[in-house]
Amino acid sequence: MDRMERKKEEFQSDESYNAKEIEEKWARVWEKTGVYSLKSDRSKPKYYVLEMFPYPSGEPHMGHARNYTIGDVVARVLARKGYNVLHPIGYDAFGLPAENAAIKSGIHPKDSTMANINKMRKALKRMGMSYEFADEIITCEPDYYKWTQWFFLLFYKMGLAEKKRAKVNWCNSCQTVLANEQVISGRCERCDSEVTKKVLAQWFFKITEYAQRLLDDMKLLEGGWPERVLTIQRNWIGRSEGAIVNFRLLDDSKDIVIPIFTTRPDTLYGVTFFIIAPEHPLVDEIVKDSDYRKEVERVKEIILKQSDIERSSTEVEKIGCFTGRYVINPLNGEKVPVWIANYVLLEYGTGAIMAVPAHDERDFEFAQKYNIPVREVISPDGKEHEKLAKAYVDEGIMINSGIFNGINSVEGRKKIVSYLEENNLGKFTINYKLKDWLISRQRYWGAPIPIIYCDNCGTVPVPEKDLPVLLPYNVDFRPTGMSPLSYSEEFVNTICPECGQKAKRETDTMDTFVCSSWYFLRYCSPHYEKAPFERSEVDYWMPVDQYIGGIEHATMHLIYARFFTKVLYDAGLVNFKEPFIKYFPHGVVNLGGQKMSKSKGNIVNPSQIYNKYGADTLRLYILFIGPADSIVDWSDSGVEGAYRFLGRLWRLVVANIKFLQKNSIEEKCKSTSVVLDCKNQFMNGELGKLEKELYRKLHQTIKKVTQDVLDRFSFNTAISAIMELVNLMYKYNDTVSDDKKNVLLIKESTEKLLVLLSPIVPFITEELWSRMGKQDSIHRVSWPTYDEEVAKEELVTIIFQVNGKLRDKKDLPVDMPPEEMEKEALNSEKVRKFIGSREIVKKIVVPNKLVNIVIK
RNA sequence: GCCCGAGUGGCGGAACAGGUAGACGCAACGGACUUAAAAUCCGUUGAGGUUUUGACCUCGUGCCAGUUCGAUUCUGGCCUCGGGCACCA
Repeated sequence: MDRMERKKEEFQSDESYNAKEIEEKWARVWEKTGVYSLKSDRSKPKYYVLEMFPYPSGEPHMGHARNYTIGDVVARVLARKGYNVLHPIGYDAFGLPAENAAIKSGIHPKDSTMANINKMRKALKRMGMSYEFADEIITCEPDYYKWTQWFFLLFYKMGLAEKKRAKVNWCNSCQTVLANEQVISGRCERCDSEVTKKVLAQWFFKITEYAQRLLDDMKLLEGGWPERVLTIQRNWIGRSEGAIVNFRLLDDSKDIVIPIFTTRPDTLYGVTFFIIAPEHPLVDEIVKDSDYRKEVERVKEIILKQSDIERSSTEVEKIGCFTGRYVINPLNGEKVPVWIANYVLLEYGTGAIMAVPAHDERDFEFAQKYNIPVREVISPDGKEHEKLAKAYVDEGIMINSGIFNGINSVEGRKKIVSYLEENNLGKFTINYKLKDWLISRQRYWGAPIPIIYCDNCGTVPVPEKDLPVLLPYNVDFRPTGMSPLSYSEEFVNTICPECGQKAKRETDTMDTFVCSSWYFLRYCSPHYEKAPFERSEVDYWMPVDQYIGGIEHATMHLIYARFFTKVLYDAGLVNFKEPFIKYFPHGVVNLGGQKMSKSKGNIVNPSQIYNKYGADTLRLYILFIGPADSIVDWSDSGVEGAYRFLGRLWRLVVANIKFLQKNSIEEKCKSTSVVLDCKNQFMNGELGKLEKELYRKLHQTIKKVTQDVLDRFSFNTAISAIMELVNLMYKYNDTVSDDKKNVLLIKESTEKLLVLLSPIVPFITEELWSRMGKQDSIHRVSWPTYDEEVAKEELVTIIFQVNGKLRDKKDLPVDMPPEEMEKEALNSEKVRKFIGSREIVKKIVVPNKLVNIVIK
């Protein structure tokens, strides 16, 4: 063949890998044949694979691509392994970005959201994601948020939803309140601007009532959830054990008791002063008619001017002042001066503390500044120390503690609590840092809270039959700090369902995290009209077997969804306590060491990659880039590498197809009498050295890929194993001439290679599969199995060490008896050289691994 | 400050029960093909040294110790980075 002809052939379209063409083609075919769905039938075991659903912001970003590719591969492999797989998709469609964009652009949030959902869906299909597209859910549709509202009413009935006045987080940029979970180190989770405090009446879900169960049920998640995520949640819930101790105010006329919370009741004898939070309601009472009033008010004013962030920072100087009053230490009857100070917060514990400067760093610092006495009551060695240079916060032996002297502080803690309880002076208490979940939002684009306020009847829940409370379309939703719905006459004005009089609707909408706290249940019966979900479907599919999504939701969505599930369990609506059995947090994709962000202009969109190289390259690269749970940096040359591999795969398979066409198995079969099967050939020793190596590699690869994907979520190593197989197949093709090639081996290895790759790169494998003459989709072929006998090496490289250092190695039969291994090692010239004339002290033989000769 | 997690070539990473450190890929270099380039294929690639050119030796997984015949892996201490909590009593 001359050069021109060869060139011509290379340029023929069916010869070279054209990602765009084949991907568009197969997307069309799959749409028609329903290959996207992984549901099969209920005779098979079920498996529910779920990725956190997206907020429809337009086209998916790289984080989405990573999240969904991981989920897609897992879901596809499980389906091929014979599971009935639920792998749904939907859109978390309420939320601020659409509303903010609307304020700028004038496009209604509903319209932009729906347009974005269409973009998103198109992109997901373009990337080859195997979702139940017919069962999508969209949280901003009335047939979904009707049930979000239904759940609100359920919580209300159960006494778990309440409106209360509280000091709440206020984001001035978003013009709404925020839940505690949505404030990240003093800043708004969404817009990053500083969060201030306001006292407002707001709706809360009482998640605090579930604090202990959220902790206890973590034992159901151990093994399925990464420990670090559970640790984050534990920290967030912030359980601490201690005691409430009642201090009586020294007062002739009134009997005022101020309780405090402490985790160190064993230090009660060390109390030398007492602090109440400056905004504590008792402060005014205490200083009334007192000479100290003016000074206390002055200091209080200074403290209240400090922002919450300032005040809760350890950097800020501690300030406070004496109130002129005293409390009585219930244990020893001592008179203790009462102070106010900026480091005592009203929100935590009881808003007042007993101060023990000898054993608390903060109290120590304060005492030093204001010359308050320090009394040591816990000593590391049981002796009293002249002057403490700093607070001793560890355990020790109790001193200066009356009848408790000489007792270990851990023991003393229990004894003092018992004493307090017996004498009605206090009690054992558990405190949590977790706060109730604030779900009201003063914004338009959310599910309206289904509550009516009536002058006669008070707060009245909207009757179930009147749901959904529809979100009106025509509303002026410019943020004013008031809910936009309050300006909508048609929305606000209603009739009280109880007395029929004119009444007004609640105008706040719900936090979108409420919508996402139950969506995984809706997926089980997305079109059900009688209830949020059909019980039998939820019983069948739930809980989610594998959940995948970003760890940034550890203290938000993931804790809310767990809470919701427990409430539904208590209501008898579900029979499981935890929604997600296993959770895998994928890492983020950075660019240039920084988070991709529009403002920084360092963004690579999935569409750029699939438009240039194809979706298969995108998927392959995003899995190969590094361990799925680690933060990775985007690399353009890495993408090139992935693309190159697909080209290499393409050429290999196309060449093998050609070869197989020329050398049909039927032809070969005529020449032998035995049934031809590669495994038989292998077992019968009919394969040549390289053939045997290739066949073994094939089985080893099946084993490794299966385990890496399903047991370890280790996609990068699974792919590298497949690359090794491809390299070996190339080597075989290059080394062995066509007339000597094993037809069966080529056929089997090519087919299985494609099947192994098909969940990762669904398009190219489908195309090559069809080119092999297959009628059915590769995505319906069952997952290959491996044979341990074949996968097992017959030779292993045994390491010969002298004094732990590698000196020689030799390929020896697997499972060689230790004595023989030892003999082999001692026969090695190199080993003998290193031993020389020295005495052998010890010989260590590890079967199938090594021999180590220890010499003096 | 407290609690987690991680530190391995020029780079991303592998080594999944304490046993060959650097799989696979990127980048770089050399070669083949080509008039040339691209693409492709093959090879080399941790550092240092010895060298009869076949190979051989020493060091090397953040740092310092320890346990062990043997440590990237286990233990203790330290350093750096990332994350969580944080005047939380």
